[in-house]
Amino acid sequence: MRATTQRGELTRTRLLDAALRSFAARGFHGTGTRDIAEAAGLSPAAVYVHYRTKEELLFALSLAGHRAVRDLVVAAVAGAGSPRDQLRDLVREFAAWHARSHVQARVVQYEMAALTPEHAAAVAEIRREIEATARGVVQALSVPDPPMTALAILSLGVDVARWYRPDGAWSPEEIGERYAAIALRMVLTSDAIQ
Amino acid sequence: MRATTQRGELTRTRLLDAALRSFAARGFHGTGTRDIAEAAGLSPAAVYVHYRTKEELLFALSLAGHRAVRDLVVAAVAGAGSPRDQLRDLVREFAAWHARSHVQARVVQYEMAALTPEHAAAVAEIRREIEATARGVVQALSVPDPPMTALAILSLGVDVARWYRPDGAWSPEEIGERYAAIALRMVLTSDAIQ
DNA sequence: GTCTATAGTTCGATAGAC
DNA sequence: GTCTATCGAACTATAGAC
Repeated sequence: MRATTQRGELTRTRLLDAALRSFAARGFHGTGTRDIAEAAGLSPAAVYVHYRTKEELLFALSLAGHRAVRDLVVAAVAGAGSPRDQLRDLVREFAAWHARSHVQARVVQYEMAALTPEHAAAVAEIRREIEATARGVVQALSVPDPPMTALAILSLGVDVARWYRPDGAWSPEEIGERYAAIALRMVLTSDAIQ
Repeated sequence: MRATTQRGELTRTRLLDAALRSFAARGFHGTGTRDIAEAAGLSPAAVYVHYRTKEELLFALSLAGHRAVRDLVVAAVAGAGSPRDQLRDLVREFAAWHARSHVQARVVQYEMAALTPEHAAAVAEIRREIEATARGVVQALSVPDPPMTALAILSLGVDVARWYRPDGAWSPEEIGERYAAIALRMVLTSDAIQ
């Protein structure tokens, strides 16, 4: 790898980081290309050497974020034995990620509408993988309404991205642990309840 | 009430409705004042006879929406007897509202960052009332971590505004019923579980 | 690959006629 | 209270020098 390539990659990384923080703080439409360029320490024009449009920056961030969540969820389920353990680990990792990576998570969960139809379709495909994985785990447990229960369990984690603050009372790991316990209660079968 | 006042109010209502749908679909920053004017059947200039800024339109919508949710939540708790019944009715009404009024709910839950600091503070006050009401109900039940459980229970309802589609499999009322049942499981005390 | 400068468009909001 | 016309600023993206 040549030095120029390394420098180019570093600039791209700085741009992605600047765009991520801007989009998370003010939304895609609330962010100007000047904001991104300034946060990356570049002129407005230099942005377009690395990305053809502002939306392409959003797509790169959204795609990488969705893949990270998908990989996390798939690994959690693959690494656990019983469906109960799979659910516990899935919720723990999913919720903790939305806290730990709340800046990334806000872009992933709340800026999809700003993508072009083609790019939106690409991330929607990954979202279906995540949802299918969650549904598969819930379906292996005997709950009354698996699809809605799976949806509710993912909702818990997704909404962490909205309310989480780094200076709050709970660490990402604590949130993961507590949410895993809450999710396990949600799937208790009625014959386990007196 | 004079006829001119009635006409003026009707125009204001049309403007609010147009702004609500626009903000919900494309976000505050993704919506132009021309979009709102066109949807209301007015010229761009006519908007400013009724509202001084675009943000004032958002504030009117956010304030009315937050008050509606607050009233709904307070009424649900006041109308039920035991803490369990209070929780059931609160979750049922809260979740069903976020489905039935999903257009309003998206503006309420996801456009707060576009408000001026003063206006954001005004709606934050109402949000604290909602959260305090939920915490009060959960605290009357013996759960390990009332604050986080209350937060998780509200999260379920809030996230409905993100995923709900009118052509989906469940009606708002079905979502309310099922989510109430899920929330009741979340607050089961361990001595009720074998 | 970065810069300055700017094209071309759209933005929020206003002026002034009716 | 609504309109047409428009101001001045901000926007995304590009041109061209280095």
